[in-house]
Amino acid sequence: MARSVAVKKSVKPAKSSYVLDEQVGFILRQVWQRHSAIFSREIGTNITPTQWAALSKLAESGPCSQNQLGRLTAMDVATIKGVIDRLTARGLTETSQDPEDGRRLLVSLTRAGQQLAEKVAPNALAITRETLAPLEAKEREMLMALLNKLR
Amino acid sequence: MARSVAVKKSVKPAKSSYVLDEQVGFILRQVWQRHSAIFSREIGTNITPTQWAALSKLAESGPCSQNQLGRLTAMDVATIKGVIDRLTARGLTETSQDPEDGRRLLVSLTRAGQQLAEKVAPNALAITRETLAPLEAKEREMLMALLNKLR
DNA sequence: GCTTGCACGTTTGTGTACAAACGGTATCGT
DNA sequence: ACGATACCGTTTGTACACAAACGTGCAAGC
Repeated sequence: MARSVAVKKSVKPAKSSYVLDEQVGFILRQVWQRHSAIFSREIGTNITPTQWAALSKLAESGPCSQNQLGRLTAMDVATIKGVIDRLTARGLTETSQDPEDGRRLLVSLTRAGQQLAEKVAPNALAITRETLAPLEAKEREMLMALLNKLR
Repeated sequence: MARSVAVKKSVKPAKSSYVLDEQVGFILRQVWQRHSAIFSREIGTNITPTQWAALSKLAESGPCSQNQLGRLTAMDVATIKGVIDRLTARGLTETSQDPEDGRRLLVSLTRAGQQLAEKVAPNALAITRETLAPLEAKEREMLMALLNKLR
């Protein structure tokens, strides 16, 4: 007799059946992994994507409070603290008390941090390009538009 | 003589200008964050996306060696070890030596793990749907096709 | 036999990521 | 003035993610 599977030979291949490889979450994780690999290979410095987010955001919008910077770079308060601690330990950022608000810890780039940001920015752009390299121009545009709807 | 900076007063506000918010990597991280949040809210059990990947892959393709499972779920050998350790500690998976190859550690679902996988699969599908909810059907298809080119 | 090489799993160390709880500071309404 | 509320930063604990180094088992070649 027939096994219990595939009793029905419907037109569709199968029912709902959860297939890991077809789930967005799983694919997203892999795409992020690939991007991270490209990043650490091409960035030219011993710096992580997250650290670069903080650094480049500071370069882009100037000094701001630690938590604010966390919001701008999509990091948890605990996460941004660790990141800034490490960047500060490496002399790329520095912190000071906000004179106008005793709660805030102002974060700014040091000279070395500024120089690094300038030096590395072209690599970062190249990393974006390489990540998207498998796509045509039209596809890249499409992807960015779609991803933007999902953040 | 003049300082080297800002000698030119170009029309554009800045030069090549690296804008963090427009980089795929940054957006990918945020999309993944949003998905993770949906996941932990909707999965209905105290389980992570990564653990679910291992669990559902075991349910899908049956027992296999630890490293092999890691490959199937896009995890590092060190990562998959931790994941299996935790799943085993919770009685969802179990391990045994492969009798045919002294190196391999065979991983399989326990009964509890199987039951959990079955119980949770519908939620996992719902999570996929909710993650993609901001998109139209056509857009979802498009996105999946594009992401697939980038893994 | 034996060596070379590769696969398997483990351990250590660093770096996100987030929840939860804590104490301190500003602000606003009353 | 004051108390509720919200925001700021810190700490602790858990869980990925990956590099690097280690020891062991297997298989292919001479």
